[in-house]
Amino acid sequence: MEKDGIQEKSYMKVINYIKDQIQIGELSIGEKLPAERELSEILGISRSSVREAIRTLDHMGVISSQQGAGNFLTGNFENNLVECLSMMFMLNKIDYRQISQLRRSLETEALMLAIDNITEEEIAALKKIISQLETETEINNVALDKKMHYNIALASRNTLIIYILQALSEVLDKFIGDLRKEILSREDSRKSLQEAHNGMIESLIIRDKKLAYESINKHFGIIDQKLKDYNGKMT
Amino acid sequence: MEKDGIQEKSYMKVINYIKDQIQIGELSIGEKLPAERELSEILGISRSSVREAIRTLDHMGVISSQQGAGNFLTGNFENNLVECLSMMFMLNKIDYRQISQLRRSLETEALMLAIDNITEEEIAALKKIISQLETETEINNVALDKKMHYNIALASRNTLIIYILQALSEVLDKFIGDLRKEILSREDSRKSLQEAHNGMIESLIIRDKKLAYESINKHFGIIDQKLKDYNGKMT
DNA sequence: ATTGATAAGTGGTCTGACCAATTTATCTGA
DNA sequence: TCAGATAAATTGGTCAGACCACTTATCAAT
Repeated sequence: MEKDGIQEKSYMKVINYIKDQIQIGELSIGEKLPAERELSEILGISRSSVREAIRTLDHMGVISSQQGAGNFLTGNFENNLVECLSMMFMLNKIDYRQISQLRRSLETEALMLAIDNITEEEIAALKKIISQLETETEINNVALDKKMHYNIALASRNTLIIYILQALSEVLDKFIGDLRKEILSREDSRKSLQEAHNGMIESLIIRDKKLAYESINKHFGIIDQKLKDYNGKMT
Repeated sequence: MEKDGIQEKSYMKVINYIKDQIQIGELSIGEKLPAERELSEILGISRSSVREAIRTLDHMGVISSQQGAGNFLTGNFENNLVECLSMMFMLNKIDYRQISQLRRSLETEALMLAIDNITEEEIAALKKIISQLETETEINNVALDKKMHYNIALASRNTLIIYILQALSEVLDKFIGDLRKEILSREDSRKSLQEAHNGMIESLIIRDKKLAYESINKHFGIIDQKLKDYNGKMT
């Protein structure tokens, strides 16, 4: 399909083979791939080349290698997305501002979709989380905050958005973990964030997209402000 | 940092080494990595293991291998994102609906950001494109349509959003390329799409976010409808 | 100085070996 | 007969060394 006329690299044979097997339904999630030695024979290439492909797919999250057992088709892309974003960040392809903009946009979308899809049980769970956020001491704040946002994302019923939001969250943790903690600790920002959170949950309860929009704007207004201060301190 | 106490796999040594070199500023985009044989010596592992890592980074877009010349730090993540999305799609982790939702959300965000950032020159270029879209026969429609959306994305000044939109576009092409062509060919849908496009450009000219929002809603209303029909035909 | 042949360097691939973890088959004792 | 221990086979993880293909550097001849 995408062979360039020129000969394709050996390891690409493996990747394309796996893709083909998936598309013709010969290989499904959870199933075991042919052994590496077997693959090398099937495709007429060396095991080294097979391994380069397997490693790549493994690192991408398509498969999962288990020594002694085999290579299994899995499809866990979370790590890959995080890795990818991290690399982009490290290579200065993207910065905080861009990550934050994307996050804001997707959180908004997720909240809107959640309004359409969330169940009463999920709302109850969210209520519990924000009530904990109010009473709990600062130790678990970060975890609870993440949980809240994640649960909203889940209610969007859009796996892709969930994936990306999760990855963005992890990357932010990785590079500015302290900031998150600080926002949730300082009395003033904590208070306003709590109001924003309450608004978001309330918007889910009464299914009000206007309130949702306002609340999320308030929420990220706080974050963006802190981020700006933070960047100022750094540079 | 993220070593699990357990011994890390050999190839991870390479990846972590590269990452470290990047972060301490020892390695920058465009520069050549140590030769594979050299890396294997530095890290005390075999060249095979080094290669597994190099291949992985290559496929991820972090580096670019050139036979005879060396491995170079590049940072072109477009292909990786496309590959990743394709795999998610093939493994049924995501579907058209989710891709489309994300795209709509990001196109909206991009348009909003573009209103704040676009230059007169860029607006002129966009005007030219939609005028071509009106006069041109169907041959180049798809290319022009893509160009228009891409140019708007560029004006958002958010590389991350640009990356993702580009990837989404490619994946959609890959799996439903015909649909795009059909929408741009049929007289009725073409007409309404043209109106939507005009609205989007107009919103950029007069910097009107309300009009932007309405236009993009109109735009994706058309797409979503066609997508629904298309899925109906398929299933 | 330019050109062209040669050598050195470097990624691409292959072979074959051994280790380590897991799975499967086999055997043994109750 | 069956459960548990043991041995064998399977399979991924790593290594060493070889050769090919392509690029770059070197150097000699003009």
